[in-house]
Amino acid sequence: MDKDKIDKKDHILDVAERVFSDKGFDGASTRLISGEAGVNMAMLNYYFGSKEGLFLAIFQRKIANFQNVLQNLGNDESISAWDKMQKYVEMYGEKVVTNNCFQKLLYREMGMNRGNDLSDKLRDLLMKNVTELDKILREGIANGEFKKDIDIAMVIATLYGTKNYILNTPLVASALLGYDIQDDKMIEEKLKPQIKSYMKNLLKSYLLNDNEHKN
Amino acid sequence: MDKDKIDKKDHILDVAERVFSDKGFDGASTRLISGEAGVNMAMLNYYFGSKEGLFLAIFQRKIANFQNVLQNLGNDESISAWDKMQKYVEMYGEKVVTNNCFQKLLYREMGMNRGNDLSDKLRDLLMKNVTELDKILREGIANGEFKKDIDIAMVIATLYGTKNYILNTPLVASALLGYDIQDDKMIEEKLKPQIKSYMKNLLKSYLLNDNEHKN
DNA sequence: TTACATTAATCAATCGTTTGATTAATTTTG
DNA sequence: CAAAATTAATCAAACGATTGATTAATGTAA
Repeated sequence: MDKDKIDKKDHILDVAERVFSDKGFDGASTRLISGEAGVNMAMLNYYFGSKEGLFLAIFQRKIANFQNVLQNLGNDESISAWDKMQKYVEMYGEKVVTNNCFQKLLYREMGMNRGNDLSDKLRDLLMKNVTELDKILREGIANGEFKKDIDIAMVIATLYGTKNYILNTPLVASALLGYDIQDDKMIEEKLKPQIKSYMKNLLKSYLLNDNEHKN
Repeated sequence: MDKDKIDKKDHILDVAERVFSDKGFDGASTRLISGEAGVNMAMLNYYFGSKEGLFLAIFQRKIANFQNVLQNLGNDESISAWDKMQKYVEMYGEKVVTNNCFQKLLYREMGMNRGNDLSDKLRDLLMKNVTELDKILREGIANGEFKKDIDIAMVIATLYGTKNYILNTPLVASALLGYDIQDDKMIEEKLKPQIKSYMKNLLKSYLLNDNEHKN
């Protein structure tokens, strides 16, 4: 059936996403991926053409989901820039666990110096989110909600960087936070609330003008 | 001469550090490393035993330098906790460029799920720095310099995370900041001052009590 | 049958490592 | 000091293993 084919491709992508995020692109062999997915090795090339094709397919599958979520938030004119930032932090905190493997994979491969144009494609994907955040921050400055001298680029780096640090160094982060952030229960009960709460407080104290300190 | 032997091993480590940080552990072949270092392939095993031995040697070489720098700062009782944080940010900003490759390498491999105990060794190395920062922050809270409700662990994650984000995603960070952060001149003239200035302001607004807002 | 799906077997290339031989440097001995 | 002996450094070549990819054969469903 057509349904089965799609489901099987999706299953392969799910497994590949996890294995790639564990081992990295070079460390994950096609044999291991096909083995864990329970399919013949040749099926990877049959469906995705090559190992790199499989790798790219993982990202292309995510693009559709990323596209409009942030844009809808950014274009909403009914709420303040600060409310948008708070809403963003909420979504952002939820995604910490949802797209765990993918985030890890994305940012690890971004730092690689491969000859490919893969890095450029990943950069374009990431810049979509960055641009929306940039727009919200500029809006907040323009209408006087935020301080005039905030460093927009660095704030965005802090937002993504803090999350990535925790996700990409689970051993250090667990020791630092005092609980196992690889445990789903701990993520749900402790990590997500802590990240959201901290990031809101951090942004509040850095972004907002002093006369709006209560919220 | 003895001098030459040491220099050659150091030279191999320098090259390996760069190549590993570009390609990752799996992506960097011993042939490429030995080729770029201008030595015979067998010399890597002759000096370091194995590829993993070479990899570990890169980190072990750095440990000695890391060890006492932060500890001296932390144990200094003549300056305030906030001054220590400022000094730390200064050092931290300088290292952005100095240990560029190393930082990149360290944090990329930390996220890998290899069977080895390599991850544990790297975690222990990283935790040394983390612990010193933790001590300074606790001191600041205890003596009333910092707010009582700050999230120490998350502040540390922000400090390291922001820097790592910029280092590990140079393409995105360059587009975000508006200049090429892979250009040494730009790093010196723009990136380093910007990171230091931003991080001090960010920490000041989050850590310090309101009555100490001027500094 | 025809077109697609799946498999096992196989390919050339590359991997990290090891080998045996050779050269350079150092130490020992006379 | 000089010759001999020993150690260290370096090299080209090859090893077995694994890689991503391909092939040819078989299975399956319309």
